Amino acid sequence: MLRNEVSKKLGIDIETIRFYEKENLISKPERLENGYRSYSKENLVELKFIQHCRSLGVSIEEVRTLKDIQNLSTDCSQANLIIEKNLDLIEQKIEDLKNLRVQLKSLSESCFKTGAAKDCGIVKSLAQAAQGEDCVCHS
Amino acid sequence: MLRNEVSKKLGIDIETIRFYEKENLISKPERLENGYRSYSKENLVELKFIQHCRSLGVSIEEVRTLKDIQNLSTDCSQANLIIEKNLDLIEQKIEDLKNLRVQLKSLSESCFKTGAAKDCGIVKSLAQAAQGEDCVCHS
DNA sequence: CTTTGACCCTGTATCTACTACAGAGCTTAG
DNA sequence: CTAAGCTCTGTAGTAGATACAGGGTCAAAG
Ligand SMILES: [Zn+2]
Ligand SMILES: [Zn+2]
Ligand SMILES: [Zn+2]
Ligand SMILES: [Zn+2]
Repeated sequence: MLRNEVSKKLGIDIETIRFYEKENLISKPERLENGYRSYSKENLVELKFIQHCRSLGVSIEEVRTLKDIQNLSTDCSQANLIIEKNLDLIEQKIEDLKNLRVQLKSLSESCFKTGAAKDCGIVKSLAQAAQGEDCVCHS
Repeated sequence: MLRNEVSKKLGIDIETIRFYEKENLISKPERLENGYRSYSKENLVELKFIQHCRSLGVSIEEVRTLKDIQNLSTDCSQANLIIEKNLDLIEQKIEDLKNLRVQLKSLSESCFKTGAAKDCGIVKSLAQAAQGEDCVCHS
């Protein structure tokens, strides 16, 4: 299978596939006589593995570890650790984003859409915060 | 004020301050005879402005725009647009992360901590998904 | 037979927002 | 005088792609 076909089939960008190869995340595909890469079924499985992990927010380095576990390890503790770590990370991110949302909403609501910058709560709050004064977003 | 003092006072890393200067986000600080930067009160306000915006998740480019609005514009519509855009983006991110959380939880719960990789739901699901089969996280 | 268009190749640059040096000079305390 | 602790500049690295430039190859159409 040529890379364009693989790309379309899996929905992974051509350059991304090349990137994964450069990172040694997949075994090097065979080459045809003309030098073109020919992706094997195994290559496709490897690519899907990465794609699936990435869709779960697992980092490239962690994908590497998970691959090794599949191939070498008889023990799943490290895999479990990766999932738990990412779970914690995501909980934290959600919390942070929720706080951010509250702040941005306050700002948003302080703009009365009159159009005049000097009456705008957003513009005002940003200027005030820069002076060390109060702002609607951090109160 | 020398950069170390500024850094400590505002809680912005020294290198980050230099980075903001290189990006022309602050006006160039005066130099002492020995070439050392001397940060003015205005510099501090500029830095706080950036810090405050960044804490709201506003990008460097958007900070630039917001700065221009403060200085030039009589109209707040662009500022409002930036806030709204970020709000939408954050809502989307929260949604995505919540979905991710569900998926990772499913995975996490499928690991029975026996320690054996071949009994581990995580290891299994990752392998199965790579083969195009079902996984606990995407069901 | 040639040309056109769609592929493929490699290598390198770009993106965001920092962060981390290396190698040098200045300043101040002991 | 020396050593610690600042400061300076320039450059490289981070994650995970993404986007070329400049070239080769291949199949079909004219
Ligand atoms: Zn407004
Ligand atoms: Zn605020
Ligand atoms: Zn397990
Ligand atoms: Zn899954």
